[in-house]
Amino acid sequence: MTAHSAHDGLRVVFMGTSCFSLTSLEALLEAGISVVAVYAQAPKPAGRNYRMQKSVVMEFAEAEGIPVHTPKTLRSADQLELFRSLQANVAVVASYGLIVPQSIIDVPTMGFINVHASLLPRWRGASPIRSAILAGDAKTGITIMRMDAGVDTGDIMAMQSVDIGPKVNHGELEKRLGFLGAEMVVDVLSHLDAYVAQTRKQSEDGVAYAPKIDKESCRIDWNDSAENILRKIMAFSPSPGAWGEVDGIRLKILDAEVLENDVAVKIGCIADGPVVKCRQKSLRLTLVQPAGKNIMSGEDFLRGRCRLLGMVIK
RNA sequence: CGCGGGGUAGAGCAGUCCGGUAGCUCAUCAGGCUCAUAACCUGAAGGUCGUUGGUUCAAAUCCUUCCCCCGCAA
Repeated sequence: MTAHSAHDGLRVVFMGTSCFSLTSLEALLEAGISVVAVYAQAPKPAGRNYRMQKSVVMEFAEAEGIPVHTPKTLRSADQLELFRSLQANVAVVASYGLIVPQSIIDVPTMGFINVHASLLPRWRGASPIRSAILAGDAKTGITIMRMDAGVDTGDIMAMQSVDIGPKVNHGELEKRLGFLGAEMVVDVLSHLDAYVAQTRKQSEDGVAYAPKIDKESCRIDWNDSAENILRKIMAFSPSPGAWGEVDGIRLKILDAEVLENDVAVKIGCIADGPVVKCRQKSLRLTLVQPAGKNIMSGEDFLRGRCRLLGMVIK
């Protein structure tokens, strides 16, 4: 590290909450960039017994001794005042989860920079990675943009794509994109003037919004092709997990493989393997988790539960 | 005090209600069969039944203490 890096003099405020954002925060610190404050979503009661849980970003920032702010909203005069007092000249946002009002965006001289996990304008919104997998996209990537008041509508500073492998799950892809985003955001901050100069507007074509996911959208409809179901499994693996219900128990399916040769049973019916018949082709369940149990292989799952053979997953 | 499931051999489970020899399916090892095999046959090894205390002639099982894992919900 040279004594006078290109990012000398930057005072960065970081805003993020998830593991995806944490990777970027870590990279900023590692690059010697001065992060003067961190914003993360407020701890909320979560998990068993409703214990208050801090986000990973908050935990990390506290451990690093960086001041952490966890407002429930940024739309207040107090928050604007607080943000001004930080005297940041640039802010980095990565899957923060709160809307940043224009009044705050206007504060830093170099503006707000957002790390988004898709090839914008495709998959603006909250779950870009899942959406890309669900749609069967061949590739996705990271876009670094100048944030504006819209949802992921800002001008693009940098973009890099990665291939979505034939069988990559959300967890793996998120991790990969997290590293790429971290690398890119460090590079952008290190050569800010150059990136600002090449900023361009988003295309009007190919706009797509990533829908919010809920429990029911994670449920598997076996009356679909094996390929589509597999995408769904991958998009929700390892968390929250695509699921079905057999014999009164909830079963998450975390990994599977398409079998070309059809098994001659009803749709949704479990055959040895375990193999489940879909509308087209079949799926062999390779990694599952019954409610209340640990994650196990499909074979293990069936081992002590032979009675499930021939039953239908709903 | 949010609701609920679970901890029994390396793995997945049954047995618990109603106390009485520790079981099943796999994996492992040995032998056999086979041109051959992840197939088949025979046999073996492998458990302080999560922990503490109690009840009992006798506890995986009933009562009790604590620990750990997980699903839902948020």
